[in-house]
Amino acid sequence: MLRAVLSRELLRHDPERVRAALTARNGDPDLVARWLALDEQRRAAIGAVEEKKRDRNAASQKIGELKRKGDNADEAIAAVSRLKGEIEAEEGQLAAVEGELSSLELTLPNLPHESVPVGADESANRVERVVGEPPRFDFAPQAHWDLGPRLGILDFERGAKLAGARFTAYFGAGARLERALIALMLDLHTGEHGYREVLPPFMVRGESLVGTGQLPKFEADLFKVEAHDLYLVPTAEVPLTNLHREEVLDEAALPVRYTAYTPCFRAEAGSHGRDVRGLIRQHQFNKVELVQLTTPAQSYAALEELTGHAERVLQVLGLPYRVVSLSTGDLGFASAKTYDIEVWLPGQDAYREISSCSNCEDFQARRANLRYRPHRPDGGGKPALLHTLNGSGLAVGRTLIAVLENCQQADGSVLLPPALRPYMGGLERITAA
RNA sequence: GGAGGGGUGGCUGAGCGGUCGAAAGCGGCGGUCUUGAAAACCGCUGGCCCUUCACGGGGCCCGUGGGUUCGAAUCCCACCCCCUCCGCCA
Repeated sequence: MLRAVLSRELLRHDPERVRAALTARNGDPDLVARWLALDEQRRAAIGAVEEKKRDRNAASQKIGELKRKGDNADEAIAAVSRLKGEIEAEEGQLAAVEGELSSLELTLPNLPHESVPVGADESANRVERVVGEPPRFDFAPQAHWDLGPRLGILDFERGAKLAGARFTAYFGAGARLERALIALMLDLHTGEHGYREVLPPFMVRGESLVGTGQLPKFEADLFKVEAHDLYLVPTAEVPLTNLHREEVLDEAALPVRYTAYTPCFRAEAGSHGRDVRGLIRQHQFNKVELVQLTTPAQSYAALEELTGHAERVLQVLGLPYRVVSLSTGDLGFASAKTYDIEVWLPGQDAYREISSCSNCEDFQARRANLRYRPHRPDGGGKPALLHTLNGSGLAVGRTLIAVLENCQQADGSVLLPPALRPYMGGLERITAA
């Protein structure tokens, strides 16, 4: 099936806007001209084929009538046969054009929202707010890659022994802390923020990844189980957003709010040499995800709300952070607007991304055919595309890093935030085993 | 892994290869009736694409993709999904 990625209406009627958006995103603006040419070819081909089909259908019907009356239909049959050959040839051409068009469309990124700061990269990101104060230490704070092994709760060597670089084994209070964080986040989002908890498959088919935008362009970032033609999920955004693929939801059911814990698997292609130490960049990490499906009118309010839900986790844990609005050049492929939440990490002396909250508008909805039926007094209302939003709430491994580094004490122990203690069986402090 | 059964419109469920995008029922919407509601009766009630200022016209869709045929929901092939039984298994 041919599926547009950006709205074809928009491409046809306001190509300048798309060209400008592509430029702002460091994309190739010439793709718009190519698209317009292919679209023109496609429509011409459709017109030609359908005209012949109309003739063929009329003629075929006549054959039925002749035969029913017992008349000779040989002549009519011969005529239809000729048409058939022509139709097949033209359909072949049409299919070729459509194939080209849709491969091009699948590589076009979403258009940035007008409120997104324009810039080539992360240096143009806009800091929206800074919350909490970085802790002051009267000793030199350790990075988690020193702290964790000293406490006996993180083992990078043995993780590598099992699976190679970028895999880690957690022990004792470290393993439990990861589990505690997952439980705390899920409880918060289900109990206070109105999300429904989902436990989705951790592997998905290619269609789902096309739906959310990882495929076909970013295959290299994914782990694939080749023998079974399945991919490990790079984020719960994929299964959650695809749950209602090919469905038409009732407007009364909106907004749909889902939260899920899943491990995430990323090949981290092209990031060799970056964040090689510690837990920051792993091939496998845990994440609690937030997803919302909303009407177009609600989606930007929902983005603010969803970002607030993710922030709430850091507030409950007492961790300092800031929120930045990503610039056009730093925006993800599917996103129209993204807030990154960056937590303060004393071991790096920097704010680091711990959550990314995006409004994809109808970009994923168009790929995944996610629709709703608008409520109207007369009961009518054509199905319309939903808006999809997703955000980490939060990346669990990085939250564990933030707890270790921000709550470390002079003696090398970690004083746990009070909100976490019930989830740790009452444990107040992690000390060397 | 082996054997069998099945996927039709929002739902249930018919459908000798030709006027079937598809009977019927349910549901939904509108109307008649009613003070109002229910009941009864009447009418309407899928999606995508192309074209048109519009009215309208056309093409495609009966799990998906191919094939046979002048013509396929109906026949053939492959795949996907669901169900039953056997095997295996946390």
